[in-house]
Amino acid sequence: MPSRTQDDDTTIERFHHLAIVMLRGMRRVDEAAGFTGPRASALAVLVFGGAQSLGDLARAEGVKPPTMSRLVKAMQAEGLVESVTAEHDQRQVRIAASAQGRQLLMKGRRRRIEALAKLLAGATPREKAALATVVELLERALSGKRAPG
Amino acid sequence: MPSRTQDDDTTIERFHHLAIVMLRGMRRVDEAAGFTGPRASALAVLVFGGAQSLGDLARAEGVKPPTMSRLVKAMQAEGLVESVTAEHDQRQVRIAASAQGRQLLMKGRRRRIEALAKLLAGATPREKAALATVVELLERALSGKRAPG
DNA sequence: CCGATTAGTTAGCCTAGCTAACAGTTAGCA
DNA sequence: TGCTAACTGTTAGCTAGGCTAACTAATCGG
Repeated sequence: MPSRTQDDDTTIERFHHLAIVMLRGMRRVDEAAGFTGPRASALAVLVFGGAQSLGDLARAEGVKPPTMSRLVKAMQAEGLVESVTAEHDQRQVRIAASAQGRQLLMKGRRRRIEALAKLLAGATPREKAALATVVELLERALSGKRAPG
Repeated sequence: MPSRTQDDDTTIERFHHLAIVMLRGMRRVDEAAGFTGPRASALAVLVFGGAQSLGDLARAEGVKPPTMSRLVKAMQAEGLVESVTAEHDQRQVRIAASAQGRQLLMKGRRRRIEALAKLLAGATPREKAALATVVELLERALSGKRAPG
């Protein structure tokens, strides 16, 4: 990293802390909407990314298979996802969002967006643009390289 | 919210998802450095904000007193913080970072910054500026209003 | 056809949230 | 003065989500 300044470091550290605080708040919103963050997140992958195997889903979310296995099991018990063994490989479990799951995701999404939008209500157009830029930066950075560590 | 566009909503939702994924990665870094995210975060408050009561610390971190009580207890067992009852009010517990705690925090901080900086290595100057802007925006938004929900 | 690899699950552990119920301390007021 | 109310933390007990280790079942390659 050739040109990293002290300011960059400070920003990074503050960003990390802010992410923690923000997500703690979001967790409450998610729970009020009917489910938890990781489930919402996994469900979103299924809704927007289509049905996929448990392992792929785990990788997409950056967790280990046992963790995803439990998340899926819980969501399945609530009727949010459906899972069938893949026909071409009987080991794999193909997981898909159910209609109910889709519906709940959208509802939670609305609530989460409302909460975050309320939080960011005072943002100027310049700040909004900055947020969009950061989102693109992070997406680029996080795609592929699952864990930064 | 007068002028919120569809794009804003999409950005917000993506930002939420990215925050989750990023923090999962950071958690691994923190653990490798010797402690967990919430502990690092609370310790940072103590190091940079000075000694304070458990309740204040809990409020600063946006968690309930029992949660902070346990975090403090764990850090105390590891020698990272010291706690004494306040002289002016025997109910209160005054918590301060120990020298060892300060040291570990700085070490973890360095590692976390390294990891995030590596993740953001491809950022352009414009993107770095955007990140700084977003950090300021979030700090402004999150200060005071503990939980957005 | 049998061993090695791969996909998921189960068991068991940890951290971190929460609420409810409790103990101790302070403050206020009759 | 003394009693009650309010406040500060802690303990107990629950849930969720993360992990590793160890297992089962299926596929693949010699």
